[in-house]
Amino acid sequence: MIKTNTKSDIFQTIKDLDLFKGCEDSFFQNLTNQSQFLPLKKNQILFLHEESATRFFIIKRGWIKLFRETFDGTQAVIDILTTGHIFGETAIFDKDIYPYSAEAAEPAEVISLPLSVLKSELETNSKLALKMLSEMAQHRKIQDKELEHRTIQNASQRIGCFLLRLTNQEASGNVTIHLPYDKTLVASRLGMQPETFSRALKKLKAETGIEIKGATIFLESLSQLSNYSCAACSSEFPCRDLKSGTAG
Amino acid sequence: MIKTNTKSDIFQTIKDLDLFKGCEDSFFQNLTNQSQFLPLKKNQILFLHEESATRFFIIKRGWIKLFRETFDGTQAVIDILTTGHIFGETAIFDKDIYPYSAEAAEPAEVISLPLSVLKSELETNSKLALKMLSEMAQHRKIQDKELEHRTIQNASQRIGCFLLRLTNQEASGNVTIHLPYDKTLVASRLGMQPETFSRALKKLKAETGIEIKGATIFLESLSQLSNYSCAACSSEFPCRDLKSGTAG
DNA sequence: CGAGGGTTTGAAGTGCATCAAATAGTGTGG
DNA sequence: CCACACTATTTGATGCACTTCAAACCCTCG
Repeated sequence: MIKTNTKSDIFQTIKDLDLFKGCEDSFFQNLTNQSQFLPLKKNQILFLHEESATRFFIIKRGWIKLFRETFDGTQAVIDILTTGHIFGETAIFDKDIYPYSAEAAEPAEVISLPLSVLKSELETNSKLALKMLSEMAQHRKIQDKELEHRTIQNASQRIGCFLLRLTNQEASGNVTIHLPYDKTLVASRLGMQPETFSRALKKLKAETGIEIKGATIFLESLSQLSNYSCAACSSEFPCRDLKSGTAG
Repeated sequence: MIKTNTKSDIFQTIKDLDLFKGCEDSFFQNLTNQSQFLPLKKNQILFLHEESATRFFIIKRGWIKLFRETFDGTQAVIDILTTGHIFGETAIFDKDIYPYSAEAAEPAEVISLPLSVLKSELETNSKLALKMLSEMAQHRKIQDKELEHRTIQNASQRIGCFLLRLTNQEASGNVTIHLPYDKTLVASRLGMQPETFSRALKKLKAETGIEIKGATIFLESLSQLSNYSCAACSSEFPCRDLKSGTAG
């Protein structure tokens, strides 16, 4: 068993990406040649909003927080991504400027790739362009729903909805959910304060009867949550499209 | 002077769209052949969320509200579009199902066009695909900011920001802004109640010294508003990319 | 075992929503 | 041109959800 972070490893990783399905090996080779493997410490900043961009990234391991912040330091979390997700690539369409900042929320590993290679591939490979277009449209719908949730759902419902989206949404009996990262971070991801998160989770427990032990949550069934959370949503429960995908 | 809503009129309208720049006349002809000109009364519904989609639309005149609603009737406004904007086209990427409902917010005129023609054109015309991809990425950034605003700005700041985006953001002296549609609708567009809008506008006046007369607002300068509103935003003032574009 | 970050709790304040009602504005038919 | 009906907007009173600030608690890890 070879187990290194070599170029061949990177080659394979990008080749396995859904977005790049059907691309030629020469494309993967070009990307790989100019690739870098980057281990990131917790809270390490990868790039900043409005910085000039030459590279995009693929997450190999860990969680990456995308965010923007105001002059006084208040920040808005845009998305939190993990293994297999791509980010920073939309700079191509915005004068090569990153539209957000990126930071490791946990120790993480990412692969850094040249935007230029992706850009030229897009211009000649229409299948890739279509695939990317499709993913982008998908993501747009997700964002619409995100905004809807902020408008319609209260804090507890948003947490319930978040938990449901961590599951495969098809289990019929007991389900155990483990929060993927710090509660504080989940809170910011859902647009609320840590204190609010703590209290709202408690309220969710009171309303639905779920069990909470630290970062682990036990459900008797998914409907226990969906009855409560999905009442304030335009979609019916199994809403599988809401998985946060590539966030660009 | 010919002044009819004939097919040749439609042909010219779609030919002038930025999105379709560089497309062949045969494409425009195909679209036009299967086009329909639709006058809409106020509050007339064009299509509903999750309905099966065969057509997309271009606004000729008036305002169209895109929204989603929950079972109990609460609705979340996604966007409000006007002349030149395209909507409903993203159904292509989502199993031919509309991702939102559309309704005329004012008396309006739209052109209805077949999705099938657009779909097949996309598959062969990579320039169009790239252009669409680029617009989609742009829109994504706009949505990110929208969410940021909901998170960081208070009601008054959101109104100020909205007003600024109605201007060309470059005027140096006095500016007169006219609200494009009902205050109630602006309120829902900004995710607040009509009562809150009314009070928040008053507060905005108190904070910035703007003048308000019905649906018309007078500024001495843009900075009068931007100093107040843009303080709670990650972008510096002239933020021209924030014009709501095609909302898909 | 002690330091430090993450999490919870408490108390108090703020902003927005809600409900109810008054007022302004618009278009209609007489 | 006016009176009426209807809708949009404003205002008032009150309640609730979330935030803020402060402090305690807990957990993990050196």
